[in-house]
Amino acid sequence: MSNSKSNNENFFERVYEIVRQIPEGKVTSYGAIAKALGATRSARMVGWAMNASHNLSDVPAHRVVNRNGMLTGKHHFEGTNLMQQLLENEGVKVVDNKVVNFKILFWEPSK
DNA sequence: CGACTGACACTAT
DNA sequence: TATAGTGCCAGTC
Repeated sequence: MSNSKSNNENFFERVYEIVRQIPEGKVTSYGAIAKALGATRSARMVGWAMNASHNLSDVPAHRVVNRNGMLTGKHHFEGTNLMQQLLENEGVKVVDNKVVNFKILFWEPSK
């Protein structure tokens, strides 16, 4: 629109960059990513960015879960449990839509 | 320009 | 321990 020039997804790009750095078989949380971006209170925006990330194939959004380790965004994926399948495919166990050993598999973007 | 929405997180009850 | 309410930032209507 008129004001704000969107800065070319500057915020989103940051999120994608971090998500892309998530090692296989590891997971992280929205808040952690937001924090790494310096926007600790913008955890919701991270999820919003993921929405746009659907257009990119380099952004493993399935490795991003909420602070609880719960696959809150699985509903946004294609199938019903595609997100879970992807995680399990990488060695991440998911039970009841929640990542098992989330704390152990947790990957901090700051690193 | 104003209001609502949203893949979260935290605090209070 | 579980549920509810509030705050936050950005995008869309």
